[in-house]
Amino acid sequence: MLNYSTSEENYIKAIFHLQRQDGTVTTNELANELKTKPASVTDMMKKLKVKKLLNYQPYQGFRLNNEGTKVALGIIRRHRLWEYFLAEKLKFSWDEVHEVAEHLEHVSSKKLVDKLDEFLGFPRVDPHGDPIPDANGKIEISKKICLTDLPLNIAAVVCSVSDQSGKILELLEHKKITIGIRLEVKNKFEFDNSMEVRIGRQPVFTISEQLANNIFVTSPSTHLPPSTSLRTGEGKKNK
Amino acid sequence: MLNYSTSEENYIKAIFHLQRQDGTVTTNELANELKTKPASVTDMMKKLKVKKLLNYQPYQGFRLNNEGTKVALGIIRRHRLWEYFLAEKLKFSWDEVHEVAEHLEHVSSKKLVDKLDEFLGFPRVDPHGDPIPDANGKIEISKKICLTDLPLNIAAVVCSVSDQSGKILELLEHKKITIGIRLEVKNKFEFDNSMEVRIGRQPVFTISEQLANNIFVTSPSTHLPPSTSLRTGEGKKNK
DNA sequence: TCATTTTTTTAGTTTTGTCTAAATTTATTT
DNA sequence: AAATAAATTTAGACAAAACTAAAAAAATGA
Repeated sequence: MLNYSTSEENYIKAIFHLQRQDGTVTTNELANELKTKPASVTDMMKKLKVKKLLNYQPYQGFRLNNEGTKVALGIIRRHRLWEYFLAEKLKFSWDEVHEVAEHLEHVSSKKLVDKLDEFLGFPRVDPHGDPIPDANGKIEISKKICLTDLPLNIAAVVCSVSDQSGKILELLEHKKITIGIRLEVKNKFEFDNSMEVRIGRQPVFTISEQLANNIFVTSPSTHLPPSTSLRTGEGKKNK
Repeated sequence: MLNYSTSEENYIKAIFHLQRQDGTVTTNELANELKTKPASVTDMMKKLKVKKLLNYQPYQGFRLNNEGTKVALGIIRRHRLWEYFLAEKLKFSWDEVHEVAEHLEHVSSKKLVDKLDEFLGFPRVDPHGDPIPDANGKIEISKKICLTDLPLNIAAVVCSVSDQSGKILELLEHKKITIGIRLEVKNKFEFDNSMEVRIGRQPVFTISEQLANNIFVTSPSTHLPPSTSLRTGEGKKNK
């Protein structure tokens, strides 16, 4: 596998995150995500097209092809392994992990990454619950859904928390919601889209629509033993 | 402290290594060390002079000033800590450590480096015996001397092995010379500059001039408990 | 000392990745 | 459907860091 520049890698990663299953990514979306200008995006898209990492026709948006996806998964693997390392071994707090991993992820020695993986005990999810691709780029698609979409009385495991403000942590800690905790939605109220949630056999408590929108869950069967502490970060930048 | 580009850091580090105590570094020396062209060196020297990291008058060679030395020690600290990490934690073999650390050293988060230092237990020397600057840039000057300069019958500790070819390891292993081992020179022969060396109470054995030139020792009192295995690398690139 | 060689610097290009401003294509409205 | 607005691309510039070739300074040596 070839090596790509830091800049190329940042574009590839951003496209991967923006192009959910279906759609393509637009020039403006990507410029916004990378805090650059649309003209710069177009330039880079031409380059990545020549390198056969994505499909792109002018004015039509772009989408990673197989090779591009493989490269993206390699970068994400590195990012998430370093985040795990920073949190678990170096005791970084949640809000510092992402930025440092942004730099470490561009050190692309395969041997380094695979040995780091081994040293960390082959973690399956990073400190905020996102799955870590294995050495072959395989990633556990954990059918992650938003807590708002979880049907009533179905057990689920909190696997991820998106972080827009950093303020969310305080609230999650107060409500004792952590990555890996199992919960069920017992009631939903159409008036304000709030919901009542139960953890284990404790009394139910209320979660606002805004909070539920930022909590993601997966089915208990696919979930793996998570790390202990609650962290957020990778993917969605604080804006 | 400001941040410097990877390229700038590589120049700063190379100057530091080339300008032993006394002298200045020449354009050609540096170009050769960095496998670049003299014209590129001159360009960079102008830039680093503007940034007040070194003294430089055209045609007069250059030398890091206090600020430049501080920056260099920061880079060397990162490099050696990562080398220690790679060797001790990730079980890298000696000949792979340097290259990867060359990349990791440019991730310049102070918090990352200080926490890594703590995680590693504040190691004082890297896997090939070179001292690791502390968080304040203090480095133990271990009065390292070449084995050829060690007086007769003075005990010394092998602290460092410079590696030009990689072939040296085979020979060192055969002679059971490792970082941290204590030895004395018992005889020197002017004819071929070979010497006889004794380790502990074992029989003396012969070391060629070429081998002695690549072995560095320090006084037993200043030496600290080294890592177990023999490593070489940082500083002198394999050419 | 003066000529020659070596070293260093200058001048002008190249590549990568960015930018601004202008042009073009697509989307939206009336 | 034509006019306007928005999104995207092109064209031209710039900064960083490298290069080649030529000029200038320093070192060497007869």
